[in-house]
Amino acid sequence: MEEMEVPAKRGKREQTKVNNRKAILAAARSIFAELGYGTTTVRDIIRRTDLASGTFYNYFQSKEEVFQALMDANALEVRPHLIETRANARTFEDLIEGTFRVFFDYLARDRGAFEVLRSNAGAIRVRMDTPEIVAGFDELQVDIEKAISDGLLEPVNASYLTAAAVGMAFEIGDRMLAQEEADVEGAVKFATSLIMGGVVKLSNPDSP
Amino acid sequence: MEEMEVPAKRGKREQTKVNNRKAILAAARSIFAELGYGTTTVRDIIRRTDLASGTFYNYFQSKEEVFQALMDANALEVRPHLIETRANARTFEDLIEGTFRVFFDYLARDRGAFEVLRSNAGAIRVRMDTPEIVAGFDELQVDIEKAISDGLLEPVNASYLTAAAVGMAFEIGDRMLAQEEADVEGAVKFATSLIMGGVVKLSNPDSP
DNA sequence: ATAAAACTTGACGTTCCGTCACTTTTTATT
DNA sequence: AATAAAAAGTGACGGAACGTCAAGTTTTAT
Repeated sequence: MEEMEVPAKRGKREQTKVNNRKAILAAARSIFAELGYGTTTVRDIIRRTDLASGTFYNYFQSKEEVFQALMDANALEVRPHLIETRANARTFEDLIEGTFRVFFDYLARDRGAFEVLRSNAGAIRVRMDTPEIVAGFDELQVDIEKAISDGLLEPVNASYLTAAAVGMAFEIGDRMLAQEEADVEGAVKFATSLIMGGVVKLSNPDSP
Repeated sequence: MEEMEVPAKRGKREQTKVNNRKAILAAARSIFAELGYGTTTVRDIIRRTDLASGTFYNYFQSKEEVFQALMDANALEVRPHLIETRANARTFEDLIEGTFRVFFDYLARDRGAFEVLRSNAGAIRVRMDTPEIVAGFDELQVDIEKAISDGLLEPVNASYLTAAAVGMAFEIGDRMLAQEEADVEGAVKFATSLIMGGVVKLSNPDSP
């Protein structure tokens, strides 16, 4: 019996191209998580595949570009869920809570995906704001602005509020992952309460 | 008349050692800000001094170590002010507001110092949690815990609250620096209100 | 003044980079 | 099925940056 092959809908060429790209990304993800971004080399990545060094450059220009592709892949995976969650939100609290839950949930489920930007013992922590990721931040900001104009939220500085939510998400997410059993619900509740209480105070500075 | 020299308190040797170290750090700071961390090389750094390449390695093992030294220098500069400010705080709000003000003030005053970890259009953002910096975070957490045990603050998860404050500080600070005229006071008020309102909500989940 | 110690220097072997002429594989054509 | 054209893969190669070290220079100690 012949080797069973994937149907190869549109040519063998296209198929291997997709496979090679995936292989490089997978290798990169594992080696970045292992050695950290700074110390891994393009050769380290390619050595984890059965491709030649030259082939790497048919797919990416540099390790920086592979890293960007990995981050974009993360963003592409989460963004639709974030968008959908917020689209269904009927209150500002739904919006914020949903955002944190989707994000923390993804972190906990797919630890490896974000392992790269966790701080490896006194080593360098690296983060890249790719167009996809920036777009995700912008969407949050737009949704916050919309919540304000819809009257779900008192007027506040949406840029700073977005920044605050993003900073909290990454930093609290990091601490959440530091424990072996990630307490997603606890992190969601904490972050949400902080923001929700915060906006009350922001729009009403003389409360308790 | 002889060339005027610095008193050289303790030998010429020690003096040049200090000078060379400073020269390397200054060169590194400027070149990192210019090229970003990823693309600068040890040679780029040493080329900005009048030292030879080999000399670099008498002072640092790698560019990573220079970077760490720069971050440590930042932390060493801010930490005393943070500590003093919080020591004088009589309320939890004083504590938080003082922390943000000292931090944002330092960012605005010494832009260059933190320029490296600002996001340069699609480039990699790098952050290093050096022992000095981690110590700074820990001090904040300890002070928060102390505020709780002193009854200035209802019991909350101090680790997450610290993470939230740190994340907000970096991310809001980044947006603050994005404007050419840094609005320190606005950023302080915003971040402080968010935290203060947040802790009210955290310890009293059924408020507004 | 002289010797020892400390530090600086740049040339050297090594590793990784990015490219390119060549080979292999796939697709299109007859 | 055979053959030509196109596409993609390969690894050797020159170049750049690395980290080291033997030799040279400056400072300190005697």
